[in-house]
Amino acid sequence: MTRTEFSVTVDLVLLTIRQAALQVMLVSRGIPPHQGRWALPGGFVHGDEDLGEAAARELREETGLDPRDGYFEQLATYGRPGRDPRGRVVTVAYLALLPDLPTPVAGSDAAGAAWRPVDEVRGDLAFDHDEILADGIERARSKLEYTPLATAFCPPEFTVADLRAVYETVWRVRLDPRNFHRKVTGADGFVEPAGGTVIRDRGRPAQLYRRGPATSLHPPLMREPTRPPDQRPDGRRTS
Amino acid sequence: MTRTEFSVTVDLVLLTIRQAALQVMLVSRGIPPHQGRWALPGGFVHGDEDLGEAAARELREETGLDPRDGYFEQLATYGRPGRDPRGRVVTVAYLALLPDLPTPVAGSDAAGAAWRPVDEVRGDLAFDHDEILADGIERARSKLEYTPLATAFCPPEFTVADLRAVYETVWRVRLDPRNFHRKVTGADGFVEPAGGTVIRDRGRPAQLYRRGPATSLHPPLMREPTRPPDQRPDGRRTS
DNA sequence: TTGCTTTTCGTCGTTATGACGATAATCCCG
DNA sequence: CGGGATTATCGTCATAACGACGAAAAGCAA
Repeated sequence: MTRTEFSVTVDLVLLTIRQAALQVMLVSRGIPPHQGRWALPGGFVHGDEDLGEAAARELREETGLDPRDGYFEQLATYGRPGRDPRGRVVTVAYLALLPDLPTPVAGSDAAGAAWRPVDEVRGDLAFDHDEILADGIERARSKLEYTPLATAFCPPEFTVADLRAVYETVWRVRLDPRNFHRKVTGADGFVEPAGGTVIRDRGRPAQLYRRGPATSLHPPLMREPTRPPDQRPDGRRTS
Repeated sequence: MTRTEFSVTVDLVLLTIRQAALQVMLVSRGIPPHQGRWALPGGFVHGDEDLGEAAARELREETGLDPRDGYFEQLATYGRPGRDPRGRVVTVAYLALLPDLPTPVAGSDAAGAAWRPVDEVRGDLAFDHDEILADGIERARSKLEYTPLATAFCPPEFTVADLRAVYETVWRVRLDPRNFHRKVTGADGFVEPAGGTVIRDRGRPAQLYRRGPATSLHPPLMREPTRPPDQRPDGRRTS
């Protein structure tokens, strides 16, 4: 029973919302393998590091961001033989949900790091990063249902409409502003008033909120309605 | 930048329900480190294996079970330096939910493998397996809320009461049999009638069901009530 | 001022839920 | 064979949550 030796890397699925689109941080690979292609930021785990530490270090090195700026959790681990031509490499992927920070890219490691809309990069990534990205997006989607983590995409103070935009962007749905407002302000500990107002574009000024102390949402916000009411005799709308 | 070399193992959190208790499969370690202590079954990933394949192989080798007997998913990965005195070892933990199979333990690898109630082993496991077990139990608990995976703890045909016992055991709560019956039989695709009846101990015979085609539960079964109704001025019941 | 936009508060009918009553179908014990 | 115990299943009721939508509030532009 020979103990195969592995290299272990961490890869980062950094998600944010910019320009009304879900975007992911990618780096253009400057060296083989997959030179010139886009890939998730990441790197090898050092000899004295825990996995989460390595991921946080890579986050700082490649983007200048801090895990505490948003939300950070382990996503999954990928180790298919042949996933990396350099040898047997297992990668532990981490997922981060980040606000749209002013100076997002100031990396040192990566040649070019950039936020890219997830829709424009699907299928083009190096290694098995397409699969990792897809898993990260799905994780983010379901996290929004049962946790208040949508606030991780927002700056410290935000409006209900900002939060709604997060859900609409990540879930690719359109939500009723009135019902959404009721649910968010009614869910215990989801948000709490910050005590100011702001006008985003037009219309009535909106209250500012901060993220509340809740760590889970009861009741959750559901992606699909609790029950497609089983009726749809015609497709008419009430004009 | 020296690429540290790692060993990679898989560890299995195998959960089942036996004798009305949540139990986990453990092996008594026959060799150092941690000789004589209980540990999660697991082993090194071979050179040509994907991680999931290695976990499935260990499952077969150590317990004779098959992943398809129940439910099987990757749990999380643990790689703290020093977690294994043999060197830098990263372990990918897998979680399996299994029915109470007739011949559960027939391992070849492990000296002694046995189902142990999770309450009796908390805090006594080798390596960081206490933490892994705790994460696995918590994952199982939340999976029961949003997925029909409680059926993975049941044999192919089961009664509503069997399913309720799964929830009561895993969540450590007591559920109202009437409301539970309504929710389970009402949730779309959760269970479907198998067309027989059986008497478990006493009382009226129960209908047999099979697991349905649903992969998620809408609406979910919630551990904590949607809202502790905020009122409790007195404790009287209307009698 | 008149419009337009967005936020925020309410209303209404339907569905889901927890508490619990009632009935059905079996076994046990005399 | 009949009553009691036990469990499964169906129903009822009040309340909470939800989707659809009306309407008022509060700003800007013209």
